[in-house]
Order: sequence, then C-alpha cells, then structure tokens
Amino acid sequence: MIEKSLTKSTRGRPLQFNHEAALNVALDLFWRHGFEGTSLNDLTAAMAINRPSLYGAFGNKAALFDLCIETYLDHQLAFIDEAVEKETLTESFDHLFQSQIELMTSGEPNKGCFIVQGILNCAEENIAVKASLIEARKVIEGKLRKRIQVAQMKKEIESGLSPAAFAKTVSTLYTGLSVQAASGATKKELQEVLNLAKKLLN
Amino acid sequence: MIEKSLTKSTRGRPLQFNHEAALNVALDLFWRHGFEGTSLNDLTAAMAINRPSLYGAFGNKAALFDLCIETYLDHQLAFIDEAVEKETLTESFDHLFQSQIELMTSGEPNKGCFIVQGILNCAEENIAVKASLIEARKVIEGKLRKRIQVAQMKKEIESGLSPAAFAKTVSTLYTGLSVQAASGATKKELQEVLNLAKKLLN
DNA sequence: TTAATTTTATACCTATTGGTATAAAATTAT
DNA sequence: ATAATTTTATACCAATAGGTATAAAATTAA
Repeated sequence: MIEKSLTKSTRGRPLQFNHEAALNVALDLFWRHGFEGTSLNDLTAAMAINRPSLYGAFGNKAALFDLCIETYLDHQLAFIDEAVEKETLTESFDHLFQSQIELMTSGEPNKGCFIVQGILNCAEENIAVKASLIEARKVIEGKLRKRIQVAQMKKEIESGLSPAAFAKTVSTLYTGLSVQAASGATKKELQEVLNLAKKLLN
Repeated sequence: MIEKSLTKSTRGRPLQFNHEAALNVALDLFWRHGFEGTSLNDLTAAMAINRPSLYGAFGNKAALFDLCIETYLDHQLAFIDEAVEKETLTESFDHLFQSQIELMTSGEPNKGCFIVQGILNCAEENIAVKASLIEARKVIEGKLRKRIQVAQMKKEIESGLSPAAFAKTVSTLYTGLSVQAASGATKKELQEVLNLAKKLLN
C-alpha cells in the first residue's frame, strides 16, 4: 500500500515523463529560487507535466522538496564521501573544498549550496522543510568529524582539540564559502579565500 | 515635494504611532522571517498600524525593507565601526566576532545575521532587495579591508598578502558563523569555532 | 467657525498561491 | 470486446498576497 506509487504498475496508462529527470529539474528550480520562491506553476512548467501528475508522482510540494534534498545529497554532494576517504587529511580537505567551489560557481548566476540556501530561505510555516535541511547538514558534519577522529588516531594532527569543534569549524568555512558564492564571488576569489584559510586547516 | 513625508507637517491629523519604533518592529519581523516570509498582515499587526498608514509612512514593502537595512547597519552593526577603530588588529577581530556572536545568538531561536539571511532568502522578483543587501555586505568588507591595510602599514602583519582577499576571508568566516547561528548552533559552539579560527586570523 | 490638510479606518481590488474534483485518454487483464 | 486500472487534462477551489479607493476623523490656518 505504501509502495503504491513506488512499484512500477503493470496496468493503466503509462507514465509520460521520466521520474528522475523531472526530479532533477525540480532540484534545479528549488536550488535557484528556494522553497517558497518556487511556485507550482514554475515547477509544472519546467518539469513539463501538469499539476495532478506532480501530486500523483511526488505527493505534494514539501514531499517533492524532500526528494530534492535526497537527490542533492546523493548526486551533487557525492564528493564529500570521496573526500573523507582520501589518504591524508590534507587531501581530504583539498578534495572537499575544490569540489565545493567548482559546484557552487557552476551556473549563471552562481547557485551556491542548495542546503545552505534552503536553511536560511524557508519561512516559519515550512519548519519541517527547514528541519530536513538542518538534519542533512548534521549528517555532513558527522562525516567530517569521523574523518578528523581518524586523523587524530593516525597522529596526523594533534589529539588535543575536539573533533566536533574542528568539524564545525570546517563546516563554518564551507557555509561561508557557499554564501560568498551565492553573493556573486568569483571562482578566483573563492580560491584566494581558500588559500588563506589553509592556515586554519593544517 | 520629495520630502513631503519626511518633513514634519504642521497641519492635519497627527501621526498616531512612532516612526522609529514601528521601523524596529518591522526589522525584527523581516530578520526572523525574511522578505517574502513577512506579509503585510504580519507587518501591520505587529506594528499596530493599518495598511494605508504603512504605505503613507514608508512607501511600500520593498522601501520599508530598505529602511530596515539602514536601521540594521546603523544600530545593530555599530560594533563594526567600533571594531575597526581598535588599536591592534587582534583587538579589532576580537571585538568584531565577540559582538557578532552575541548579536546572532540573541533571540529565541537565534536570529543570525539580517543581511546574510536576506541575501539567501529573497526570490528573483525582488532582485533590487537582494542588490541592496549585497551592496551592504560590500561596504562592510571595504571597512575590513581598510583596517587590514592599516595593519600592514603599521607592520602588524606581513605585507605580502592581498588586503582584499584577507578581508573576504574574514567576511567568509563571519557569514559562516551567522549561518551556523541560524541553524541553531549555541553560543558555546560558536565560541569554539572562533577559537580554532584564530589561527587563521593571526 | 469654517476651510484646508493630513492620517486613519474600512472595504475592496486583481493576481497568485497550494491543492483538488472530475472526466477523458491510454493501457493491460480477462 | 469489455472491464479494470492508471495517468493526463481541464477547470476549479478557498486562502492569501501586495496594493489602493474612499470617506470619516482629527488637527491647524484663516
């Protein structure tokens, strides 16, 4: 019953659009304009489906947004999992921030980070949406913390400082960069910031 | 003609509300819920005036928001001007970030930074609002840059690095902290981040 | 006291919002 | 073929958005 719309049905009129492609289009819109800034008319026009189809396939606007968060984490932020698996902590941070800058200065204008945009963007009535985003950030920060703990065990960095605090500091730099990108900073400017910030990361 | 509503009129029914107090109420709402997240009904209810009075006194919603930016810069961010006038660069940064953390963890939940919230918050149709906010950030970054140049002239820090890039790095940390605050970070957590980040600032 | 002037209050306007009822269209199982 | 099932299309809904027309209320100048 729950998987009604998840399992491919054998009877009835076939779906006339690609589920995943439509989801990516929705993510692109939410990314650029935020949850409240993207209307259902915007969505259905860009996804090239009509409104009841959207509700049938994705539930409602908030559920669609949640699916976009998943899509973003799985596809756009795959570099985070890559980063934490690097051999040294320096390599991890390099891969993390290089990939981030690349992603956030793609598009015209810069799209910044979908998660960060969303957290600041959504109004009070959509508190559930905001909670999903904050949870996503917590997951990311957890991955960074574990990576830092490994580095401490390997004596790569001093074991005195709190991994949680260090992870939050890295996360703070990450969010700062994404806001700068969203404010129009160029890739070159972000690179310069990153170069200066390396004092912090080593 | 232009100053029609700026000059205090001698005839006619007197204003029944305090202009500045009403503005502060509006700032508080916009700060918490953003430009689109704050409706005219929200505004008039909280300001305890009716709609035509708001339009008569402040123009329209966007003009009111612009006035709130000014109010925020003048009153809430006064510590930036204080900071750049400190004797040493270390003192400047200390005052800057201590004041910032204090401000952004005031309120329940944390209000974060009005400017940063606004930049990420506003939709495409309110591009003028966003431009005002980005301009405000540019002014702040300029003040930091000048302070850093002074420090270089006084040989307080090495003269090799670019003041603009350094200022943008400080600004990046600033915005990162404000997003962390808006995401629910505690004052203690922000302090820890700041302590780690001091490696960056010295 | 009356005329001019300014603010306040009520009621309204059009456009847009997220969401849905209903029936036609397209498919598969019998 | 026909019945069952699923998606699509059109049209609609109530609620809310930002903004304004109109007239009453409150004040000062004459």
